[in-house]
Amino acid sequence: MEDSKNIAKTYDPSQFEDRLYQTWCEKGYFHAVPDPDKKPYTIVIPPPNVTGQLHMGHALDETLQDILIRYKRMQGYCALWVPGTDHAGIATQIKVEEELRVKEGKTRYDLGRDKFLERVWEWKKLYGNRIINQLKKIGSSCDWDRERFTMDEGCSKAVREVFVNLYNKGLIYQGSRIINWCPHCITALSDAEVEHAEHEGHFWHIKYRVENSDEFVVIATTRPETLFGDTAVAVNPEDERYKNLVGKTLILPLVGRRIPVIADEYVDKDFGTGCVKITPAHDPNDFEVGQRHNLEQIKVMNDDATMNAYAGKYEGLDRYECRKRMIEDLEKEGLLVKVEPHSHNVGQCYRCGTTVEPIISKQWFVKMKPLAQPAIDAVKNGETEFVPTHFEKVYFHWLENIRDWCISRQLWWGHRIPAFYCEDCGKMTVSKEDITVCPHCSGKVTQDPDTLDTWFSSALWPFSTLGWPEKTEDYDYFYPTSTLVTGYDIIPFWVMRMMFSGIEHTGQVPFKHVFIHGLVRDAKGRKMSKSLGNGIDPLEIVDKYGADALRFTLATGNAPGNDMRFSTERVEASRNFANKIWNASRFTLMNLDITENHLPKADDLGIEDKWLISKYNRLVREVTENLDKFELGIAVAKLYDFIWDNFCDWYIELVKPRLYDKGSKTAECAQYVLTYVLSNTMKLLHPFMPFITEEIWQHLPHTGESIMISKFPEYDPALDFPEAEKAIEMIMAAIGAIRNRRAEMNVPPSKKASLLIVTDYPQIFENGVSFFKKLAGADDVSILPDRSKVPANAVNIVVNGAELFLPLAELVDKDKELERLMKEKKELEGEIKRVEGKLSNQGFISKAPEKVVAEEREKGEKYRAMLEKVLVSINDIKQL
RNA sequence: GGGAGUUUAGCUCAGCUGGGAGAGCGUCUGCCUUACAAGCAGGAUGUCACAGGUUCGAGCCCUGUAACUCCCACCA
Repeated sequence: MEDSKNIAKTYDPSQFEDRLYQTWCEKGYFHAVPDPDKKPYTIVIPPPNVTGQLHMGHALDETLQDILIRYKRMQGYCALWVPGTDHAGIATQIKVEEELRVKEGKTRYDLGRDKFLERVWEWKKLYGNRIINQLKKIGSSCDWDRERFTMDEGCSKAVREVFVNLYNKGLIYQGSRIINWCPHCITALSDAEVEHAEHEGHFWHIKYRVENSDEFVVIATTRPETLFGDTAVAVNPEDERYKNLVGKTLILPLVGRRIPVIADEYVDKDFGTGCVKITPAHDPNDFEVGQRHNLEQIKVMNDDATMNAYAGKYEGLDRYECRKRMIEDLEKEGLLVKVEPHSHNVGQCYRCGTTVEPIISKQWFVKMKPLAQPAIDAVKNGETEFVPTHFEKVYFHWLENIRDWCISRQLWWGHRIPAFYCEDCGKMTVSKEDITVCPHCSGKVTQDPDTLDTWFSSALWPFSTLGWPEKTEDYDYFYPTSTLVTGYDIIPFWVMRMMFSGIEHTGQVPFKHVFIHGLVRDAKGRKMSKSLGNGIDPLEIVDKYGADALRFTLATGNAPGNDMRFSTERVEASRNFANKIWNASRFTLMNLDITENHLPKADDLGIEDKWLISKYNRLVREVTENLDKFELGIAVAKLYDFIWDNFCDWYIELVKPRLYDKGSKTAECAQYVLTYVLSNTMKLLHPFMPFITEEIWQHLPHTGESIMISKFPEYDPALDFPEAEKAIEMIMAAIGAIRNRRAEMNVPPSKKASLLIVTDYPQIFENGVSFFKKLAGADDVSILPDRSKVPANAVNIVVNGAELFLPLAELVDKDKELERLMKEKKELEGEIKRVEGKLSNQGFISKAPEKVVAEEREKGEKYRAMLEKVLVSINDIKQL
């Protein structure tokens, strides 16, 4: 490929993407080694679930990270992108259990803990590489030598270190509290793992008799089956209706247990009946009421949500079956007053969708208040910044209202809690190392059977992956990391927890910037999901359109933090852009005789060369600025416009005549400009579209091995040519106006015409003669000082700086011409009126910046000059 | 009940610190012009949700309203 100037006619990414990726890997370009002469730039990947498959959300996330990493690497940073995967406790365990059930009809209990875990590890080995390979397909320049897994040795060590440290500081404790229990997964869940959905339920009004009396109270409940766990009925102390009831005893229906009536402020007089059944073991509020009044906690369900012995004759029934039967029985006994439809929020397990049961349970918790405050402060004082900033509000809201974090899970797949219980003395020991013997009495110990919440290990990811708690070279050099890139949906799960963990354990915030993106939705705006079947597989897109097209699509047309709709039409547009680049490069290569890549001397440059270089130079500055502000979409849009409009549609067309003048000095100069600007533009675009840019760069004259380790272009004030820009733009406007007129008059492109230019800027238009011939259908161009030699009856066009005449007498329709001129006159007069209005406004003159005022004056002059010419033309035409 | 976001061309969306409304797709007209029909040239289409306010000047800033979306929340 080195010398070949003949590249394929059509862009076909499958011809080079895999090959280039392999080369990059083999050359070790992705591998970062701490280098004291460079500044570090670090990103740790949000680790995808080991057993997962790459979806569009990942593709977006990885693309954004890769753009940043490649950009910084080219800027000379020691750029490290740490890849890895997450063991994803519940999700993975469910999948393996499911497979076990389907294939062998067994449960995890049939296998036992050790055998089951072996199966999960096998599964992990089988599928763990799938997602990694998928990341490679889209071009991710991760340092694969540093690939990590949340349950590898190092991460596990970090987990234990953190657990023990927090425990010793009193920030981890074990306690019986109301937690969210998933009866399907048979485990506790954290608050963040519960999704709430509006549910059409009922409000059952049930009579509780007052002991030794004919009186009764009516309570209203949405979960009647918890009645068996009632240990009181509460009323508001201010509620006149029930004042005399407080202190009396009620008889619990169906089971006949005696419970007291208590008064507690928690009760809202105006809601329901004003009487609330209190079930401390099954409701968080009731739990607190129970604490205040020293009530017994009666758990009425088993772990699988079947009723236990407290439910009397309903024992063994599923919670909903029990509900149905007891309602029937209550009705028979005349204790059911009424049933109202009632919609309320029901919590569901975020993994399996089962309605969670609030239940009292002994679990491990992290005390959050002391950890939350420093994490809030770190963002408030700017140590860590969110992009866009408004996501800080979400972050604050979570941390300010945080409750203790339930970290124990009754799962087998995960980090086992490092707490050991002595069978002899009963004491508990929390230890970083596995122990078999009790340090107090030398008795036999058994480890806590529970595992930790997956997010407990994810929270340590930015430093556990760099070697912490060891003081490694990597950790010293690369930590704290630079930027975290993730979706707004996991701020509460992950970002927040990394923040407080980083601050607590390393004394530093884990990252400087949190770059938040939105969700990828389908073309109709729906969330992509398996159940809807509307997911688009990123790999299919890569196969069909190439990774660059996918990346371009994901990086563009969307503001940071906003959701984006994904449609194949947009990918096609991206692919077309790649094809455009491909062909512009092909054109350049076809016309290349030079073997070096640098700019010609300024003296040799044509006006169009200077124009392009000047435009390119501004592009460099703006793209750099945008990238530094995380405005990736704006940066890439500017690259698109520059390449398509300036480079392809104008510059290439402008220099064609020169290039065809084979062997001339001017042709050579154009070749240098094409080569230099194209190859440097490829560098600017490389972070976004790594493959095509590398492929093209390799074909162009270059020094160095690869574009990805070349230097990112820098703005150079010496390359600004404002005069040339103005001149070319004047010519471009004239060409545009001629094309417009010809199209309007249906002049076929093949029909050439003479062009007469009356202008005060003869020099500029002299420079443009060949351009008018090439691009405006002119076969003969005359530049005149005034209108004296202009034939009557010529088509007339007024543009900025000149008046153009096309002697196409036979095509001129006098009435139409007059109509058009009148329209132009009206438009110009409108503009002049607007400008004059502004300029006659004292406030504008005195308060607007000088530059703006000057610009308006300039516009005014320009329009007046044009209007004058239009008036003359109108006069002329009338006299014909 | 709190909080956030969105509202700009037929569709999907840009519009950075306020200074004459943009892109892609679609659509219409004409072109196979020796890089590209995955293309070229030209055209049409907008009370920037609504109402106030600040300002010389508002798509952009402030207040309020409406619609849609999302997140959070222990009214049983």
